[in-house]
Amino acid sequence: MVTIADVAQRAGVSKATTSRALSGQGYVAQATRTAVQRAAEELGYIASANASGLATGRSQSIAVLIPIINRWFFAEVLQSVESALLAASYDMTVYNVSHNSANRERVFDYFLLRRSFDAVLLVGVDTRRSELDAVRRLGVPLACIGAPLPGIDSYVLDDYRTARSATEHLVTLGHRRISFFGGPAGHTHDTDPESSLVHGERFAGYRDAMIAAGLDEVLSYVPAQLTIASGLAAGRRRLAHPEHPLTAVMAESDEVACGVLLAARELGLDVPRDVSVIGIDGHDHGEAFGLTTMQQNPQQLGAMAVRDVLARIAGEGQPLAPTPVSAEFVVRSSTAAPRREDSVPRQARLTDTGGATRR
Amino acid sequence: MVTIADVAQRAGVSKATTSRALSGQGYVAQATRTAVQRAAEELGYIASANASGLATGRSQSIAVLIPIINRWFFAEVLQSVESALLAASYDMTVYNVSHNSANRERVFDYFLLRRSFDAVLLVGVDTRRSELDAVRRLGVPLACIGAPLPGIDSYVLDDYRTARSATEHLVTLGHRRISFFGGPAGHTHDTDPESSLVHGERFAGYRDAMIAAGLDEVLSYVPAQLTIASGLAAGRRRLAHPEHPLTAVMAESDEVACGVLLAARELGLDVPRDVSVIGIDGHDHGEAFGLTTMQQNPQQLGAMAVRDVLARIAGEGQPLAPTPVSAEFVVRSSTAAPRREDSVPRQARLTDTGGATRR
DNA sequence: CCCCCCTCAGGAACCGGTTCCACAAACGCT
DNA sequence: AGCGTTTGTGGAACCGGTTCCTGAGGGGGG
Repeated sequence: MVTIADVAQRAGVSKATTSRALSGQGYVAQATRTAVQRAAEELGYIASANASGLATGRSQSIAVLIPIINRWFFAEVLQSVESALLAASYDMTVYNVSHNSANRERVFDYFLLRRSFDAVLLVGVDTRRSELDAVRRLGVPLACIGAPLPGIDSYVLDDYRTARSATEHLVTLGHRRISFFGGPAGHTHDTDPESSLVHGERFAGYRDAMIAAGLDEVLSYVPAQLTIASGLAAGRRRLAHPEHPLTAVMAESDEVACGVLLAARELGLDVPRDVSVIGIDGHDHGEAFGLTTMQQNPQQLGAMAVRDVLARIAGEGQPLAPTPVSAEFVVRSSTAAPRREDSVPRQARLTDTGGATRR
Repeated sequence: MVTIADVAQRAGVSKATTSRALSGQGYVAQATRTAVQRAAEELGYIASANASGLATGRSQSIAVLIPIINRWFFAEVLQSVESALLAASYDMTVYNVSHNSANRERVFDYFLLRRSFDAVLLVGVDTRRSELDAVRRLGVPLACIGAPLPGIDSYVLDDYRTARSATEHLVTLGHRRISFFGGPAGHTHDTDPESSLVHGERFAGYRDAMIAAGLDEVLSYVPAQLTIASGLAAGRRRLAHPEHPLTAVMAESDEVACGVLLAARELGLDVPRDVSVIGIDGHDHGEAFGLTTMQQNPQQLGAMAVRDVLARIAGEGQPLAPTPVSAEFVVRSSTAAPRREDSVPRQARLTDTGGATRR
């Protein structure tokens, strides 16, 4: 391995000058600098990150904490973060801190400490108070992606508005019996008040849109994990129910929505004539399924978060609180107006009092 | 930050002894060792990876090269690799070396060199000769996952056998007009003879099974990228073709297979009565789609590869060449015997000569 | 009883960079 | 010409560990 001493010798200068010449810090005569650079080039010199990190305290690498890798949103974020970091000559070290991962604890009290990361990115975190404190104590720039955390720059979709818009789309088409398929069952840390709010926000958006449309009587919620399989299972159960038919499904994620679409086809229901389905995310599969959705851009979130922490590492104070980004409405073939007879409100059937009373 | 000198002082011994006591190397009296450990514990001491790496040359971190993150197989591998590494106190640094990534070149001639990785994992590589040489020159243990590379321990599915078995399943059910949906179009490095062979292997397995069954006359190949969207598009084109109907599709991947299933439903074809579909992979979505498939286990591959390189880092010479693992046959509802009239060989219709001549 | 070997511990060198500080030369100004 | 400032360079300390080497003490064997 060629060291800085080799370069120094070849260029006929000292280690100190060599270091300055290559890093661009301090006074170095132009001629000397060129000579050093040429020597380094010829020897194929590459500064050891270990040595340089030890001396400066900056490691040129950042840690990414992520609860799961094999899921659309997270993989997209990871991809864009990696790309943005490499472009700035930073390494990306990934820690999977899933809810039940065996190594989770050690990430916070060992791995993050032994290597001095220049920043930490929290992707879709589901962090306990103590863990969050441990990360804060590192004293390096932090940013989170996908789920907001108090006091930390958060790059997130505006889940509430997005879910509300999606629901309003269905309402506008004339739907009344719209059900929400999704979390939060089993998705949050029971013990942690600060855990991810995504599920709650999306449901809240749905709920408020329904209430605003005077449909609070028909608010309904079908539990589903955020996977196709779970969406399918939920769809089978709910769509087959002859007593309380739905005309539309507001799915918490595109994966759930795709599952519901599969269930509908299985049951011989025509989409969108018998049932409309809208999702949230902009998952790759959406197009193949003809799914109408609110499309977010995880890659953009990742890139923005990286830009943020990099700027703060460089010392450019950036106190601005990032604002939630909004999703893009993508209309495909899974939503349409309900069949004629279904667009008439059916509260009479569903309640004893009759009429559209608001509570 | 608390250093080893702090611990030494508190325990009343020298840095040297402290280091030995904590690392377990060399002679240390039991009493001293306990005292040092207690001091370290009380101070919350964690050795700096930078300093330790600089001194020993071992960095306790390994690099993972992967062409894409957001795809089932790769994400699964990444997840298992991360988990196995953390269990052994190694960090995982991820480099995305996709075909057209802007940073690809710098990964091989800069990033891999500046940090001294203890091993490199190549996942589904698509490596040029020069790049491979660069990796080899690192002089650290290597392993590849998902696609074999000459002279490197490879943890891969036996693609040929798997595809052949899948095809044989269809043949056994009585299918004759079976088409292969998949690569390699646009998937290999045109300039590189050593690039990934996955696509070719799977096609070869299909081809040989067909030939062995005397069906070489009806060999056919429908190009598709390995995505649902591409499988859907290919399915639409091919399944709608009234002149040359298929009774079965052998898809190169589950994602393609799922796309084909969507196409079939769109076209009003009954699966499996009108057309059977089999995939390869064991993708999460397979279950929701009722897809019959050859299920491989990427997590297992990742774990095995990590065990391999870790053992070699530890100096346990392990010259054994890993053997390709085989997939598990999972029967679901997308395959069945063809309709009666279709199970009769139709070579007469497809060739001028009539009869089942073998070329 | 003497000698050798094994155990234990510390000083110091070392890993490969960065940076502080001292010093010299060149430059600009009055 | 004299002096302060800017520019350029090198020696040496330092970052925080690990390891070599030396030496002291203790135990066992001849």
